[in-house]
Amino acid sequence: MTVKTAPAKPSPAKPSPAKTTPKAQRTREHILETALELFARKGYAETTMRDIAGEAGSSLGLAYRYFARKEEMVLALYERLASELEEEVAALPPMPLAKRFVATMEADLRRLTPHRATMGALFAAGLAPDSPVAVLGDGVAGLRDRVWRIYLRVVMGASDAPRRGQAEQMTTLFYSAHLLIILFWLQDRSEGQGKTRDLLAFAQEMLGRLRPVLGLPPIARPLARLARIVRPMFGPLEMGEGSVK
Amino acid sequence: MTVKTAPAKPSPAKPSPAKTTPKAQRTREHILETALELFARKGYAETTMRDIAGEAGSSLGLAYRYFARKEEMVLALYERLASELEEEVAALPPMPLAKRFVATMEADLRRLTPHRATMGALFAAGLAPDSPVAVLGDGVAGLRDRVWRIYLRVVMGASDAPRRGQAEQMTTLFYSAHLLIILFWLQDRSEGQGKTRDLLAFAQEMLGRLRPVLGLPPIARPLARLARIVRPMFGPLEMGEGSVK
DNA sequence: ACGTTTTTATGAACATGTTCATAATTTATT
DNA sequence: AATAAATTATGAACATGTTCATAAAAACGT
Repeated sequence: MTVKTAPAKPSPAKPSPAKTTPKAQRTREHILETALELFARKGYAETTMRDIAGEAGSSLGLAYRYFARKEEMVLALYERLASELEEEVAALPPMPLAKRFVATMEADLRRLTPHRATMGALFAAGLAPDSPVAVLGDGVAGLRDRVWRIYLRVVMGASDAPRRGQAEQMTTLFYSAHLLIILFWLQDRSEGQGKTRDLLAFAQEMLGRLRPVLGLPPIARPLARLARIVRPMFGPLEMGEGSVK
Repeated sequence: MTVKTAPAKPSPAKPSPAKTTPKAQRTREHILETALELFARKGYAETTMRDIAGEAGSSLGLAYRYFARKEEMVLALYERLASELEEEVAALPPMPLAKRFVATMEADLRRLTPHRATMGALFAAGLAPDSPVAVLGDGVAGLRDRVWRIYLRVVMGASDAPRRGQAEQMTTLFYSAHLLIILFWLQDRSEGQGKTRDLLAFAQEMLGRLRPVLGLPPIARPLARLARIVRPMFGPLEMGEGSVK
């Protein structure tokens, strides 16, 4: 029954929120860099936390100070790649939606390619619903939101962009599609992931052909319904739902 | 340079192929039963291999004699559930394809429900492309084929079944859809997995509405193309491709 | 400059999945 | 029955992700 009157436990000082000193920043970055290099060279599973710490010239515990789990290193990589994608999409000239979406996916996969196996590990971990890095969990809500916005831009910047209302619904569907395609790509063992390429070509052709019809109520309404079903899971945060800290 | 002339290494005798004695069968079954009970009671991650061995009154090593990895126990469970589903589908009265597919999915999920978290662990492991239990890997090719056949039966037994040629393509698509829906369901944190229910309702309605058109070339051709892209990954084994032992 | 607090860093300890050499037991062979 | 071979079983040892108590270093307040 130790009543909480004591002088507040020492609290080991986590580096989580905002307050990151330059030194911490640097150390973290260095460890991350080392880790990614090792992942690329020896593979994710084959790279041990001790390897990383050793190669980075730091201690095992230190690595865990900056990355709560091994997968978070991959998550950091993913975040970095997302930033790059963001820029690339911003520079994308206006074209038909179908082309824009596929171009974005291709850019995304191109970037992901050197890290395919590593990403596989992240997604595998992320698919465990209770994992801290669960693809649809709160732990990555920020990232999810960010990528969602990238696809919003993909949609809005199209030469045949829909009006705002439908754009958000379509974005949610595109975001979902993007997740599925990455999943497909990760599993794709065909030469050079050719199957994924086929899938993208197919998507582009279908999307292009269907585009004129997507705005018509008989089509738009079911799509909206699907988006409503999917949004609470894949989509952006509801306004005022958590993370308003 | 030990030339292989020696009297052949003792070979620790794996219980892999056919030759399973009744005793082995029983022991294996008993360990599996114990494991599943513990998974259900304490959760997959929280159940340790030592827990299982202890509770089953056997040694740790013995458990590994019958299950090369922890996930294989879940795989065994999945296999069992697939058998049950097989029977249920066999007994399914003919109805429109849309209804039949959704009914099958519902039956499948109903069966999976008590093991949702456990299955999550299996799928997470299975999504790592190089895992021995990779969803699309060779390790589960047999099971995959078996489930594919279940869905073939779903399609063929429909009151509005297509002719054989298209049936196989549709089966591949339904099989893929089934995987995606399970994935969705595993991630679905809504009350009672209501979102998944919504998704199934949506699927049924759309499928029903589109059914009359699915056979027409302008629709059937793209579907066939999609099936061709997806089949080598999700679909059944090509004839004469491995596993012909 | 000195004590205090905060931050950064360390490595031993732990938990658990997996492997392996070895033993006990059963089955087959002569 | 006696011996050999195969099968079933054991538990110590290992590898690795993760935690934690503790120490070193840096920053801060006076």
